[in-house]
Amino acid sequence: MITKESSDSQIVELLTRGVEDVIDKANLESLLKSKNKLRVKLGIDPTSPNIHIGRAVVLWKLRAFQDMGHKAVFIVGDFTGQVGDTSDKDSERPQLSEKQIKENLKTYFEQAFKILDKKKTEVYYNSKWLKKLGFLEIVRLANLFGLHEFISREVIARRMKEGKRVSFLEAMYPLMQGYDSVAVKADVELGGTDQRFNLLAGRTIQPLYKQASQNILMTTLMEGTDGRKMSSSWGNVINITDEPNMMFGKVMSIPDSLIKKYYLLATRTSIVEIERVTTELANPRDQKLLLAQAIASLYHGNKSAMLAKDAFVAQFAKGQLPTEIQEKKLTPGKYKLSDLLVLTSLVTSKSEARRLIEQKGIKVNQQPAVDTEYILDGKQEYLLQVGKRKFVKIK
RNA sequence: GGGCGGUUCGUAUAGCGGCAAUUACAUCGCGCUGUAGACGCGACGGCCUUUCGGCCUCCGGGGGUUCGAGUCCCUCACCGCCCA
Repeated sequence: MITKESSDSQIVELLTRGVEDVIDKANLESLLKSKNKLRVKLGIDPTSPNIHIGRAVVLWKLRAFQDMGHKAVFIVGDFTGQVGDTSDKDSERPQLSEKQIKENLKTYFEQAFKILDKKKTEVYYNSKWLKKLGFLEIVRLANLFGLHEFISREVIARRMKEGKRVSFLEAMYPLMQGYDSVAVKADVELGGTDQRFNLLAGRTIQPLYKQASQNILMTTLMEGTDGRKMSSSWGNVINITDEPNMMFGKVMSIPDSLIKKYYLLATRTSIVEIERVTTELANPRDQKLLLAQAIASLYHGNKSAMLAKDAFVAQFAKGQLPTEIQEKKLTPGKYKLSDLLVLTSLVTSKSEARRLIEQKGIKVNQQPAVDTEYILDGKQEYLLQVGKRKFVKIK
């Protein structure tokens, strides 16, 4: 959907929904109203092969710019990724090898273009220009920044206080990101709030190259399913490539307090509709069912989202068996229950199997198993179940 | 280059020489329910037909002292801080 002229209300939503801060707001607003086609930059470092819905917030924002007729400029930080950014980390980031970066990128585009309009996106690799920068040029850039600004950044200050190492290299990261803005002549740059410092660097550097300072739009950081910061290393992420059922279940597990935030940041549901759902439905669970469906349909389509919802309700609300259960074939013979559980990789060790049996966590044909030494012959079918979520059918 | 400190479960931590090793978070199971949420309880190295038991492996690597070593000594590796 492209409109030649963006309506005022569209602009308002663009500048506020899921947005934490805009610099310089007045300037950006008048640019948006002027019908100029803006170059909107988004840089990503290929540090992980998966895009989660938190990372997707900024991609959807870029998509919104595209839908209003602006140009998306997507920068792959193949160079900066090798260096490692520390904006949102408590420690230095591992520097990625070229090989890892290539590996990560393979699936990255496929995922990003589930969100972005490919035809209206320019893609660049920042090694193209950063690799060639000479020392003199770097010195000119470095001269624009004071070290005190860098060390007073919250994360950096904390690490220094805690006695952790802060490398010289890290201080140079903003220079690189800022130079990217020059290279692509960015009018606007998008990023998370954790990127504030790096985003501002572009504004500082561009005038040196006779360019107007870019505007900055910072999107809100999204909490993970457990309410903490969404981070792959904490396992609280919802990846956009997650299977519909998985995606649905993960959304259902978020704290009630995050429902509205998820709705605003992770769906394209209209604000009016969100308002309606969150006020009219009294039970947060029902709100979440709709939310989960909205998110799943964004990446898997309406039909899959519906099916995921039905499966979820059947399995968890009504306690029915899942429709699809993994099957394993065994050679006929006698098996001890604990051995069988290990054999089917439902558990990783016999000790674990024994513990689970003691805690009534194992069911055979829907009946709790009581005895570790329970013997099954491999002749008939059995349904093994661990907890509420792991099933295997033995044939 | 000099001085000091660190390296223990996925992460962060505790550990006067008797330890399969503390606590928190995460994880897993059970109960309850409104869901895989919240709350409560429990488990969280492996193997064993003696299971309020037995055996094996484990605290950065190597060596030593000792009946006995995360715990003491030496050494190597890595990391950090301060001084230059």
